[in-house]
Amino acid sequence: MLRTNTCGELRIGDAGKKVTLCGWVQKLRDKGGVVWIDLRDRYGVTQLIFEEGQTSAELLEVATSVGREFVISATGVVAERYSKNDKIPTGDIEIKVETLEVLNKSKVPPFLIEDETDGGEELRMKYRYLDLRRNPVSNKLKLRHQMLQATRAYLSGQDFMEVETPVLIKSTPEGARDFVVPSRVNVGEFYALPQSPQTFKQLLMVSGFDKYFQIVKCFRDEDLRADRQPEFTQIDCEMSFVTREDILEVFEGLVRYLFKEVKGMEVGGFEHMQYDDAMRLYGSDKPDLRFGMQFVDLNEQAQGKGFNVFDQAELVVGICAKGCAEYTRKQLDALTDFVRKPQIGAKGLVYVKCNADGSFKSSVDKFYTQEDLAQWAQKAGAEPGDLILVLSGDINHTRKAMNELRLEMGNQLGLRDDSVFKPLWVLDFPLLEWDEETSRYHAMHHPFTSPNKEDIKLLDTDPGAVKANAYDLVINGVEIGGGSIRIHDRETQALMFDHLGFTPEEAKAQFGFLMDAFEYGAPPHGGIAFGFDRLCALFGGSQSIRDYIAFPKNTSARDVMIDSPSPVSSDQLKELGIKLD
RNA sequence: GGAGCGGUAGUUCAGCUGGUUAGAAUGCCUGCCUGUCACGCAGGAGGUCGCGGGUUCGAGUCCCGUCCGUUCCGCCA
Repeated sequence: MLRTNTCGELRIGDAGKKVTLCGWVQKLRDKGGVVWIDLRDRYGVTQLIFEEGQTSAELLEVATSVGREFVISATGVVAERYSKNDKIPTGDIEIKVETLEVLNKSKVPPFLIEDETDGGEELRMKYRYLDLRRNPVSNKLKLRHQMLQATRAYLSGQDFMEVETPVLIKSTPEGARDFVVPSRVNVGEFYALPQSPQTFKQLLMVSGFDKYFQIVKCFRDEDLRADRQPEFTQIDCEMSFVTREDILEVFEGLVRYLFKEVKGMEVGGFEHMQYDDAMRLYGSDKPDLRFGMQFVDLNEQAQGKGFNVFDQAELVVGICAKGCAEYTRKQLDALTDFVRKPQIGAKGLVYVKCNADGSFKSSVDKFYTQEDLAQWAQKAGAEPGDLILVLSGDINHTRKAMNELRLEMGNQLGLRDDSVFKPLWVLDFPLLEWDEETSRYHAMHHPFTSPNKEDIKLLDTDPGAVKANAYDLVINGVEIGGGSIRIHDRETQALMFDHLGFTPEEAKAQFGFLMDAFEYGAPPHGGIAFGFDRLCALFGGSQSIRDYIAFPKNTSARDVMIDSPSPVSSDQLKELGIKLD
């Protein structure tokens, strides 16, 4: 070993010991007669000292010549400091250096390698290996490491077996765009990278591995977001001979275990909510339950009073913002601008101020009496001092816009606290979703999801009303995981493909292997997959998953550090039988 | 594919209704300093104002186009 200790472990009790430390020069402070170097590794920072009179002139010369991020090895004696630093764990001691070796030089780094850096996102990604030297960043990967270990410990402890499934698989048109990989051996043919190991884990159930999990990379060639990367990690799980409730119980257990092990937290009971209720009360299939502000249907109260906008609306919906009656004109205008942004798309915003004296002031006073508004307030549960915000229009758009407004108000009122966690199971999703573009239904979850038994008869008459045996885990408004009880017989699976617009031939070509397998004793089964990067970000209190990935891609799906993707040589293309335009 | 915001020193940013030599902080370099730890003090170097075009006597600033970054919408079974 080149070192006897790390830069984070020496304490006052080690005084007098001769040690050798290795690390990076974080900072050099030359006070004239005394020189200090802060030496950093991933365990901490230890101060080295060189002193005129006690340190040889040659050594002082070397010490003052090192620059930031030089890699050095220093040997010396641990000594108690004259003036201590209570801000760092090693602040009571320093190393009186006797020999110092420069193991490697460093160019001046393009940004400060300190907790508070001056580097912007773009630059830090280009020099990600330097960014990862910073504690706040490496701590996030440490959290990820703990999450990985705890996940394996829990699932393995519950008799789940981790099985690896192939990465070079087969492209299918359903779902997200595939990343495709050309085959040299089979010229003109392509593999696809898995969007998830879905079919493989179901085949493992047929094989009798009744509890499977895998922490696995998945790939989707879609546009990126702060919480979406083209390659991401799932905790992928499947179980046989279970009901939906069994699955919810086991994986609620996993999430509780992670909170306990990694954050030392006991989280409250996981709420259960019907998809329909989530949409009705929060306008979202992933409501943030850290605060209330539920939607209130005001159709009955607001319609028929001569206000055309409301009278013609399919839905008039309000939320009550506690204590916001004092909002200024400027603040209300800002909220109006917010809902009118193209991404949100509301035409306008109606407000009702519930004044402290019991009167009401609204933006639609022309059409409504004080008694009318009192009814709104009663329906919305608004008290004097509160503000009611109302949107109207067709049901889907209005709910969506109100969801955004609710979240914005939650932000403004500080109701979305990073340190509070409200897990929620959303249940009974629709099986199918109408796609305007292709004018057909597609599977809301995926085509292997089983319909609720009692709804199967509706498949022919009212496909949109069929509920699926599917569930999502939502925490603080973030979709953390989703799964379903699967179809496990050939007939139902064929029926499903039929309703999704597959011809029998297409179904056979793409998923024949699965339907064949179902004919050899497939057990009833179901499972779930968690977005592991999102779970880490949530635990770390961050919106963006990028910080929790060692080498992430930017919003153009590029790795700016290695500069990929990149062209390949014409020889490579020729070998693969690929011609570019 | 669409919308918003951004691109000025190594870095993070300021730069007003267009006006003479484009600033600050930090980093970097040099010198001084024996208890610093955001060390301090003095001095210095450092700029294709993303790129292209236009308006103007004059453009970092206004207009058009374009590239890049980022957030969101679409998309993500």
